[in-house]
Amino acid sequence: MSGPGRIRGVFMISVAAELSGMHPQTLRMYEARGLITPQRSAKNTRLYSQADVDRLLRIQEMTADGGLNLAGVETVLELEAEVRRMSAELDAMRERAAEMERRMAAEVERVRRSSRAEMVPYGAYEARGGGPPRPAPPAPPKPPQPVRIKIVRKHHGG
Amino acid sequence: MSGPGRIRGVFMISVAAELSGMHPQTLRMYEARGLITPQRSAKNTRLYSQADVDRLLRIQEMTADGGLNLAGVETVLELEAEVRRMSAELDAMRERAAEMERRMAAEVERVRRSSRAEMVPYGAYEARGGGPPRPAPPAPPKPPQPVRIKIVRKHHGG
DNA sequence: TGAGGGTGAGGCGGTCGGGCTGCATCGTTG
DNA sequence: CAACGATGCAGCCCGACCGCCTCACCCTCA
Repeated sequence: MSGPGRIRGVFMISVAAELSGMHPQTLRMYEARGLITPQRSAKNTRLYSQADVDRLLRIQEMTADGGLNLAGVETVLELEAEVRRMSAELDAMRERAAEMERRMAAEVERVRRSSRAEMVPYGAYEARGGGPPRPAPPAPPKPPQPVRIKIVRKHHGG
Repeated sequence: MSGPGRIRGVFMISVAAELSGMHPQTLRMYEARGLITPQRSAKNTRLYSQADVDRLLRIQEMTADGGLNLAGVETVLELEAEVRRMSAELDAMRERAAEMERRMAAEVERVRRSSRAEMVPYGAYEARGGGPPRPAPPAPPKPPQPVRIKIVRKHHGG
């Protein structure tokens, strides 16, 4: 699933709870602890996006499988974000090194061919990446349309 | 504190507990969970190194201040190690990029000066880092001499 | 050399708080 | 009015920690 709807709140709390396999009250608690921040409708109803549900599933995985508590989940989420950031930077760095090697060969070749022994300015190599390209900002706000469906609650917990 | 003694077990459990501000039973529990692995003497007595104590203090910080449980501590320690590794690799990468830039200038200059237009082999640039340099292996094993001192237990917890 | 104190190892149970769920109450909507 | 969401409160379960017990080993001393 991709598209602008991924970060727009569309699920009411019962739907988000069903999708993430959690109790609605648990979702409210997570919000109170700052672990998740669903949008709110004009009538103060929580609206969970697909990204919110994904985050909830990630939290569910950490708490259920990993046995982490909420403080641990918070810390781990931050650290994982840092790891992703550094990994992306490393990839960019590697790519930049390879590019530099190519340019180096090309430059040497050019200088070799040139009878006029003129140096080229190396400031041209300052690609200055600094990070992966940011995605475009989301679409302008349209009034969200919450999903209201019939939910049959199954026995939770185990 | 540095030196070969940092990774050699010298503290008995009561001393390590006092230094880390924990209950001896807690230290045994940590070992049972794989959070810490002190050495053992020939008589099966736990011997904690200074590095062990530092790790215990780090755990103490995470559990007491951060409120993490042991599963969270385990995950966070692994992630932090990964972050440190990646950070070191990034530094090496940056250093390598700078070095490459210097060599590039030098090579171009050399080619420019050279009347014979002969290419230099670029395989010479394959530094092939792959990671930070490993530290030297520890000193050969000398029989550990446990520290036995009189301990006055204060009221823990709080 | 045998007795006693001190300490560590390992196991068991109690205590306290975090995390989760159930329930009650009220507002909103179709 | 039936269904659902928001909020607050109370109870339950388990993880984390600590105290205590027993046994084994080391050191000291008569």
